[in-house]
Amino acid sequence: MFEVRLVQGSVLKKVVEAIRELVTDANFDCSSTGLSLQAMDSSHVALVALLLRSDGFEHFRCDRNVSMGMNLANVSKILRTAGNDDIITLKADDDGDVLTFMFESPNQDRISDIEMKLMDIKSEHLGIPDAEYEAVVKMPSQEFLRICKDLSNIGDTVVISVTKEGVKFSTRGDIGNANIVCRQNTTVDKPEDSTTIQMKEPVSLMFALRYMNSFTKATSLSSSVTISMSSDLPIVVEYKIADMGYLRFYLAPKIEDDEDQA
Amino acid sequence: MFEVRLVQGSVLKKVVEAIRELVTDANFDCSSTGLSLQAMDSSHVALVALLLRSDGFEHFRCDRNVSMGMNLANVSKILRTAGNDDIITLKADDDGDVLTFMFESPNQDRISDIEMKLMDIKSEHLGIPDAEYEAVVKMPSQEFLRICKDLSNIGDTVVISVTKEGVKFSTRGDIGNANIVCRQNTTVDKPEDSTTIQMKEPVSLMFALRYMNSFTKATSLSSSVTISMSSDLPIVVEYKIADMGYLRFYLAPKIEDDEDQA
DNA sequence: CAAACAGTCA
DNA sequence: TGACTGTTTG
Repeated sequence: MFEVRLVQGSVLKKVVEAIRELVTDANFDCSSTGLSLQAMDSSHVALVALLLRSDGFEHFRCDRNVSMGMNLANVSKILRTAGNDDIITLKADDDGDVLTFMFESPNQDRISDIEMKLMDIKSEHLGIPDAEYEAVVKMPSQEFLRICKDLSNIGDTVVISVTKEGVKFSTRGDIGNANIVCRQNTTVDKPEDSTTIQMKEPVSLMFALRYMNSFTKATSLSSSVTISMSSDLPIVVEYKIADMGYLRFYLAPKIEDDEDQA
Repeated sequence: MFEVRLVQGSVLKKVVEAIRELVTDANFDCSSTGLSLQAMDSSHVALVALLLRSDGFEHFRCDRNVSMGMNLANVSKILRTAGNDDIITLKADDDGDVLTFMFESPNQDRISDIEMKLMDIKSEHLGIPDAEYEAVVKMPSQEFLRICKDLSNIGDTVVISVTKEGVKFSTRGDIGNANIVCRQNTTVDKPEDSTTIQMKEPVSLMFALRYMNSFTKATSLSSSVTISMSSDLPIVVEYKIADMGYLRFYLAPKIEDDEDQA
């Protein structure tokens, strides 16, 4: 028996909208700890990791561990029929190959239930070591969104360089070259608007902007984003989900071309 | 001589926008009683019935009964040139094959008149008996719109079931099955937000969502919609037009497949 | 948070 | 040309 109840149903809607561009099918793994998902994007370049801890739900019952395979486009279609304020309940029998979504409007006037057939997806669960990163940048998620969007108008890749001065996002394209530098600033009124940098070692890595832009689909989940980098390790772009967990994206760096200075 | 003046011209704009998807050409029938229209949709499955009573107009003169055939796409084009607050006057000579639209902006700054050639359309006027329906549901038109839209993301048909518990909208599709239940609630502050059910007999009928979605184009005409059903009779979806009449849609039920319970 | 608008895509 | 999506406003 699996049954969980989430008063803030919009969280689930946002999570699915954030990862559906990257991942078409995925297993949602449920245990007494909570609900988690780990999946490679369709071209096996990026990795998505979601955790929603059981204590973030109003009700969480999961008698035994289950892995529920879903097509995210279908999940999205179903969740779009839920209001943003709806309470969402997910239910499945132990042997069930069906997941039931229940949506209750805030005033209980309208209750919908939608059954969705589950799929068998071979899971490729990778252990992700909890590395110590050489540089960790926390910045407003909106600002990161804006930077990735702006830079992708110029070029296809971004070099993220962290020094003690700040974090620099650079791209090169036919139009020209662009650099955006964000300095550390903790003096801002609201902590979520601050940019903080923890650095053991200067790091500079290059990534495909296409994936970065996909990651920023999660912007509405959190007002800040945390970017962790070490030489030769995948970057981690993390959006915390208040009181529940996180949505993390991993992406391997591109080898920097020894480009001639134009 | 035919000349009518409608201060709230937006009503006419909304009516035409609501039926143009369903009906391409139609006769507007004018008599001293008012202005009415009755037409089958192009695939002869649904029926549209409009009534605008003469007393809803500021001025209504219709010396003898006339039937004015119009292409609704053309009417729509003409009405789109009118402002939403414009006063609309329609004029035709008795022998005329021309209808004149006159639009006056609220402050009289701008007055346009557009002549449109009328067409000869063979009318197929069906008498619609004023049946007593086994179940009549009144609900917010926005909610009905939302339900039809949501369900059509899952399946092609909707089963509408009225019981004393409430009204249930169900569909089945490849993704899964969906049910939305609306309970009766008259306790809401605003009467237009209430859902009321009058039921002599439980009724359950199936309809094509494609037509339902067309009907909901009339949503802006009224804050509530009335759905009347009897076994084996066409459903009636009615949007009342304040102080003037109604726009009604009729649709025959589909024969429910004897589907095996999966 | 829902409705209206505008701009884009098919 | 119409439908849809995303944005903006109430």
